[in-house]
Amino acid sequence: MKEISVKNKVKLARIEKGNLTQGEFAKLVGVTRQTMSLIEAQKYNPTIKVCLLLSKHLERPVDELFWVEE
Amino acid sequence: MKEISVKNKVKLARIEKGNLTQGEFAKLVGVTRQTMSLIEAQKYNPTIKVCLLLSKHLERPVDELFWVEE
DNA sequence: TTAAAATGTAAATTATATGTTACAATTAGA
DNA sequence: TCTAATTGTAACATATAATTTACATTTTAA
Repeated sequence: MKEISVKNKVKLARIEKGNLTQGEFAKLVGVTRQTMSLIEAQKYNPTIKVCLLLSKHLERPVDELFWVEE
Repeated sequence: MKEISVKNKVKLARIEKGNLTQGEFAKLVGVTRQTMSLIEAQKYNPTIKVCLLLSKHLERPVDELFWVEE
């Protein structure tokens, strides 16, 4: 796999979107709090399935939440 | 993980975009031909990293290439 | 100030994305 | 029609996403 860095603004978007806690939001999306924590800390390269669920609940397109670091 | 089905139009987009072969396109993106084949056959749930690379080379947003099946 | 809630993270495990090698089936071009 | 290129896919190996359990640290609210 190509060595690129993917960034995201999931944490910011979660706060902006009704100030849900990580745990509440994780439950809503259908992943564990730990998975959400690692995604927000940008230590995971999540699957498109999770990203589409995040996108849906945050009401923001995937391309706005995730991008390739230059 | 939530039991949802993710669909994509990667194969169509690849053909439209200059009619590259699967192998040529896979090399461009930086994955193997087999991985590309499985993604196009919708048998994989690829990572956001691969999706962003696909999006870049196909010049179409991730949200246009991938969606959740209703 | 202090206790409860929220968050970060680590270790062990499970599930699965991706790679490698290989071959069969399909498609396209001569 | 024949052959080469393209594609589908299977088996096995590896890397890592995601879960589970658990605990320490930080933040929030009384």
